[in-house]
Amino acid sequence: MKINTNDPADLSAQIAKAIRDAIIAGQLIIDERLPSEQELAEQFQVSRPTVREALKRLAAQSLIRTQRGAFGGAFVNRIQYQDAYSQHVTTSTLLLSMNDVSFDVACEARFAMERACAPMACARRTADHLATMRAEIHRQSQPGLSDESWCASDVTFHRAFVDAAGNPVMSYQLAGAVEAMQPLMNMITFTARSREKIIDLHGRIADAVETQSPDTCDQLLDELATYTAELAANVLTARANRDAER
Amino acid sequence: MKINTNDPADLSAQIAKAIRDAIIAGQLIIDERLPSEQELAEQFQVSRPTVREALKRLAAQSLIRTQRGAFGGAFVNRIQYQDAYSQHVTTSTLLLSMNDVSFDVACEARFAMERACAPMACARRTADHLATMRAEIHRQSQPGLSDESWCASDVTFHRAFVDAAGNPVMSYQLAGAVEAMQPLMNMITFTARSREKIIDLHGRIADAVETQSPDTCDQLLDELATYTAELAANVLTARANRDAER
DNA sequence: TAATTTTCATTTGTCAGACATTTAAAAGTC
DNA sequence: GACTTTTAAATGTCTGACAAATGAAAATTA
Repeated sequence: MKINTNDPADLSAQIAKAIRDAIIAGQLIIDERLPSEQELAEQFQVSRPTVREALKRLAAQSLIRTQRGAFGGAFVNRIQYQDAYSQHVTTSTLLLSMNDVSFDVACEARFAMERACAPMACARRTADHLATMRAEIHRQSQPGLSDESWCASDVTFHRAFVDAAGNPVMSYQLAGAVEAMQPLMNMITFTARSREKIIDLHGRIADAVETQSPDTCDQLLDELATYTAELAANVLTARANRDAER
Repeated sequence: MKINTNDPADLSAQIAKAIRDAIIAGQLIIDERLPSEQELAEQFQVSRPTVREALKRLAAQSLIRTQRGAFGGAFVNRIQYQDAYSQHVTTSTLLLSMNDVSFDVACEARFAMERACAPMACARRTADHLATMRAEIHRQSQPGLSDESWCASDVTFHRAFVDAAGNPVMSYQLAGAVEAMQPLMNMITFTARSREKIIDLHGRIADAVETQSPDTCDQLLDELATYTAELAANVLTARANRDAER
């Protein structure tokens, strides 16, 4: 595990990369203890603060965890679904919101991936998943629900749908697509009329999942995707007109 | 932007969280300069090394970039597809390899998501995508190709297929599913016979994309998924038998 | 002897202060 | 005006120190 002396990057970044590569390559196995900060400092010929900065970089990626005390230290961490999940959502959300990703592109990706869940969700859905979906549909039909809460409920509904597929890897991968859309959805104005239509579609999707009709489910998701894109297009048109008036 | 004094986490973790939340909430916009390390230290009532550790955590997530010199500092970073991509691949790879995710589950998720690309890939593929796919098929048919190179070529082929869908969000999301499978694929022994069958399927998938036949494409991906899972099952059976003999 | 308490060494967490290096604006020079 | 030099500000790195946590080992006690 050595650092490249020609690398222009910060020492802490180089050290972090060296350790990260060792973990990915399997040279450091799960729960293995890294040398103490003092020892690492000597190995890499740097000071302890520099080593610490490197370790914090790795901790931020959930690659290691640290423990204080006599037999403490830095340990190679077993990445949990939850850690990976939240990291993925954060990165995806920022990626979409910071790069002016068009609503259409994000929407297309999201619904294409969700439709991939349809057959599995229909085949494996449990009562729990159905109950969550129905509960969110009920929440959505409550009058006076704020736009923000509406979008949050929408995300919960779709997460339940994805989880119904019973494949944790799928749930993890889809998380980025589904949750990262929320800020983009927040830009849409959901009138009572549009909410009604979406609620109706949600209800029919839940029905299709319950009756295990993947084709119907697929078709309804397509309809929902089209309608959502339409709503977004209207917002954009209205905004363009308003800007043109000025 | 304040830190919770009841939080048991490290100060640097708390500070990183506070700044991260501010970025996510849009309180800090792209390319905005954060206060200097000295000023942050005063704001949060901690020392400069602690602030630096927090900033390194954020840098590890590509949330900020730093620049030395007068008028330098830490700036909110616009997350690029490439940054998000490599982070996603790293996390996904470790998640799969560290958690004994069954081959079936990962394989199912990957091919389900790839099949979601089929209609888009058929509709939008360019000559470049087709050329990359053909080139990898050619590479795969070379005798004496190492197992590792074979798997790498397989990943490149599938990436080209996904990219053909012409949706960068899709490419980003799929990256985790496709590339993270590579270490799992490396455990499979690809005999000349099994390679031949896969090459044939790859060729027919490329044909289907070229002739824009999404249904054929879908079906071929399904076949490939089934065959891959079969190969993996054989490896597992053989391994179980060998272990039983001992 | 067995159980409990205390001590202690080790390690991470945090701090203070210093110097090196980089960078671009500002001042000076031709 | 164009070029060079100076300078101030910021990050990068180092040294040394102390605080806090933690589990092992030693000491104490029943």
